[in-house]
Amino acid sequence: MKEIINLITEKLEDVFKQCGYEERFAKVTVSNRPDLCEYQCNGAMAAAKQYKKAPIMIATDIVEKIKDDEMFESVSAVNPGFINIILSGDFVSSYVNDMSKDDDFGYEKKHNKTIVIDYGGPNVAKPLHVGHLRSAVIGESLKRILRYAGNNVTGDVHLGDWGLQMGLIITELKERNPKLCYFDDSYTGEYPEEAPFTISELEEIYPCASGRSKEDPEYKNRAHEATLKLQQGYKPYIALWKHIMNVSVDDLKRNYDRLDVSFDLWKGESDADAYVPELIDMLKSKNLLHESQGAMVVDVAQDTDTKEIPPCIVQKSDGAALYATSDLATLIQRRRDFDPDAVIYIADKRQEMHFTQVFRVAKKAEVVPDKTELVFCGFGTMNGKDGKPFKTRDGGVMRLEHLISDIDNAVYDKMMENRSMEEEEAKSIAKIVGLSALKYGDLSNQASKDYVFDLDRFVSFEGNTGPYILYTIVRIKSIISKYLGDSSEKDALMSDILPAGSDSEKELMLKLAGYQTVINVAVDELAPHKICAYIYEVSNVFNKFYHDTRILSETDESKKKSYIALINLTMKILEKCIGLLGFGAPERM
RNA sequence: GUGUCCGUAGCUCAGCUGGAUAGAGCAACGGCCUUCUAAGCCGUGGGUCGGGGGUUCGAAUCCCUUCGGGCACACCA
Repeated sequence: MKEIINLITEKLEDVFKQCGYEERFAKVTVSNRPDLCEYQCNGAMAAAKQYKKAPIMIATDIVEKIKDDEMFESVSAVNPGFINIILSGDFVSSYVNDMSKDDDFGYEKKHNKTIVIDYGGPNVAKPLHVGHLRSAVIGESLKRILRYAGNNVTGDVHLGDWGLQMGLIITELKERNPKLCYFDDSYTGEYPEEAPFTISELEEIYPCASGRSKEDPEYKNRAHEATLKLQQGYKPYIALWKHIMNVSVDDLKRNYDRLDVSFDLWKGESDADAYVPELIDMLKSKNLLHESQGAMVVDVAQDTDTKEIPPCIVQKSDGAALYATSDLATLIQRRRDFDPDAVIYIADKRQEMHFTQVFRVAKKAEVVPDKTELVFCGFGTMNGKDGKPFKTRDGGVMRLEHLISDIDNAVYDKMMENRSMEEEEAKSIAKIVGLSALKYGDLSNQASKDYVFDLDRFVSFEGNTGPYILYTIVRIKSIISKYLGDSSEKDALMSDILPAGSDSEKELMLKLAGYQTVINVAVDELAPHKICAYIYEVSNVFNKFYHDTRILSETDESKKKSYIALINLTMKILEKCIGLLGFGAPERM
């Protein structure tokens, strides 16, 4: 189906043309004065100068020709030159009715690109903490949105499994347990299958090693050496590395599951390693690589730069690979595996410089062809109530699983205050509701901005929150199941939607009719928060409609069925949208 | 220092490809449950859109400037 706003615009375009005005002036927008009209066109004012005519005259010309069209209840010209539009009830209800008959509510999937989306970016051997939350939540949502739009999307977790942190862990392990066979140069046997550590030991080892390396330059050197040895394929270290991977990937999967975040690929920096020689060859053959202060770099500065972009380091002076090397090599791999039209990176916006450099090298060296879009989608920091990066009460980094259980517990307490429910059911519902609080709280902000995470606020779940959206869905489910429970007419869900009988009913229909436009904006702008804003509005108008419409006690059967079909559509649209955001709704709450 | 993003109600945020009276939520105050989930609905109060200049018939929105803040500026990721 065409977007409703385009149907109206097209109607006006015809008339603008008939009257001798350019049709580009006919653009219609949703009214910003709902007290006056539903849609508006401001083109008469924009056209006034070009046609040397008072805007109100132009608007009147248009209105005269169009006001009797059956699409409209009224069209009027208002000073200084607004064209105010109110749609006819028949037109709106028949549009919404058509939506209700289609699985995608009339949404046209216009995209069919092959896209790799790189998000998550956890480091192995480190627990997920709140810093990983945004990448996971935003990336998961964008993956779902882009896929819904028709694209072929592959989500890659892109593990940090090959950098200095591995050298740090190995160094610390050696420090603690030098007798392990991995550190015995003369050892020739098979390495044990059992890892010499557990996940919780691993999680303690890394921060310890990281701390020591900052204080002790000699220790840091050894970590660098170990990193290099690993990257050069030194067998004992590879064996250790495999243990680290096995132990922590299991743990990561468990954690992402709790967030309802999943990846199609569990590739990492280590997988890119095999492509590094090829990368270096490419750079050499294009004469891009040169030595600078002992390191091998590629110049990426451009004349149009407003600031100095430093050269991109591809090989450190000790010969080791680093972040940029791995990202570039990964692009070779992705090109080979998918030949993507676009690669989208979801990472902290502080990494923008890095991606600018990588993208420039990639284009310059033709690591990817010109047509491949490389997109950096940077997100802001999650701050605490004090406006500073979110910390635990004692100032430490909060583990993601602790954050999640804090929210679940708070939601559970809140539920028990207000509802009587079996403990077990309440616990499982609290998880669903808690996830919505967490994800909606994040996604309802523009991704690129910092935002304040306030558990008390998210958990109070009043107003613009995930739980409010879920509550709205649950209300609808409750009505529908009651209706189906005492009615033999199971097909009522798909009954025809009749013209609205009240203002709030029409308002709901108009809001639902805007679904496709919102999805298109969210897709084009990679903006889940637009979907959040939309479902919040849908929930508001639904709750208003709910408040002043007795649905089940309606005596006119066809009217009642129309109500049921309308709220069923409302529910399905809300559920589709929260699905795109990455969470679901319970049956009751 | 250079660059970049941001500054909208007491708090948290929308709105920013220029349009009418700048919107929500929270907090405050006042109504509405014998009726489909009151986690809801309705209402009241609350604003120099950081300041100044400019472009325009019209600026929170575009341009310049200034103040305040975040962040980034090669061998970490």
